[in-house]
Amino acid sequence: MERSNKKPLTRIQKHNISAILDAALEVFSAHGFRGSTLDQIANKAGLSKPNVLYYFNGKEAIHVALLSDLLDTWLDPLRALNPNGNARDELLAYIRRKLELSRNFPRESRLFANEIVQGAPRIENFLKGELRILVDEKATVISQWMDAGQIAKLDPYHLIFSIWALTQHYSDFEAQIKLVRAGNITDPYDGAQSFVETIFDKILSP
Amino acid sequence: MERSNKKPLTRIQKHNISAILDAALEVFSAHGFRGSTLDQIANKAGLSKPNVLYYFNGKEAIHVALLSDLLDTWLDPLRALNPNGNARDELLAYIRRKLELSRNFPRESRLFANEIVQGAPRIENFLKGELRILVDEKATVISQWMDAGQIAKLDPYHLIFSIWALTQHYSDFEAQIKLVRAGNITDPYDGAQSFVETIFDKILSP
DNA sequence: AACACAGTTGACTAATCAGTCAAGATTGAT
DNA sequence: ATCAATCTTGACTGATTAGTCAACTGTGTT
Repeated sequence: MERSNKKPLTRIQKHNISAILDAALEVFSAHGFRGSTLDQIANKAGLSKPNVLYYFNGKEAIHVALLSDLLDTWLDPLRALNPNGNARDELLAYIRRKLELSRNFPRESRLFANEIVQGAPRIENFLKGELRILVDEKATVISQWMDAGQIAKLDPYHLIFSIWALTQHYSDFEAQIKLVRAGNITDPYDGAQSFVETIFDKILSP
Repeated sequence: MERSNKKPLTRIQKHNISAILDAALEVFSAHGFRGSTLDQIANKAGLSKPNVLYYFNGKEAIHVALLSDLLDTWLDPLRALNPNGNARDELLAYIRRKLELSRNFPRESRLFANEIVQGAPRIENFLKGELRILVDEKATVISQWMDAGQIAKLDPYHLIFSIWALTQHYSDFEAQIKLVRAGNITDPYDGAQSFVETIFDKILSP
């Protein structure tokens, strides 16, 4: 059936749609799009496969729904960077928000990572549209902070990329970190926040 | 047929095996294991599918061959870290070698990234065996350098992870970087080396 | 209670894909 | 030139999987 064009959602619709999306996030983020099957998703959601297809027009449609939800919130931390605030405080707050996002939404982060590693076939428009515009805008802000001597002079784009790299690494490469540190009982995020903040504090010092 | 147990390889074998591995690297790194088909690989290698299966015992065997080749060279840069050298020089040289590896072998890097993002199902033993031992050993070396006051005191494991994160980001998330910077004619690696070296120089300063 | 509509599913279909096989083509050592 | 080993492939098979469909059940409104 066509979803998301008429208005009122029944109790059952709300429940099942969110069960499907949650199951799909679990499955897609762990196995990638092609590595996931509708049966896996249906199973995890506690529904039959035809019933899943009653709520979504196909496998692709579920994937698209997940990505749109995700991209919508993905920009928020960067968007919140305030040009009128203190440079170092703003950047450190951004880093903290980004790391929180990775810690609290690792499945979303890996869904995104899967897309990008495989060439971003489904989110090209987002990357070269919305994201690009926002990054250009914030890179300009960062440049002005650098010119004003508030923080060290660096390439603002590479600075943003380095924040992405470091924060997402903890969720996207969680398997590696966990296995390399096996035995040491530590959670991958243990020490991550203070480490990341410490090094960016050093990086940004003029 | 059984490969790699008898000795002499014919001219044709050498040629076709390397054509298959090269094609498979291209395909697997772009679409992941389940997202790739033998037909794609055969096509790209310029061979028929049964002919590909004449040289390798199956899709999985090709993938395993690629990963073993890769893991073998993946450790080299870290292995080369010399405990008797100067701390900062050694670490900066390691960072340079790792970035070179990402720049020169982006497909291998993405093959590895695909594995890790999806939970490292096929290389678990490598990660918690060889890699873990090497990382523990080098973390100890780095700790000693820190204790001796040669470089800033930081968590040596997080330091190593941060080097991996920053260097691999340029190959693994190349699609994102390229699309975000579209228009600016720059190669993703432009400025990456000097940026990464600059920030680690700051990070390591006592 | 009755009825319209929302929700559900077993049993299918068609497509895709890994892997097989037997028969044929090519190669190189003598 | 011969021939045995190597190499190659068209035409299959069987498994998996996205998606369909017609018939069934549950729900809530009057």
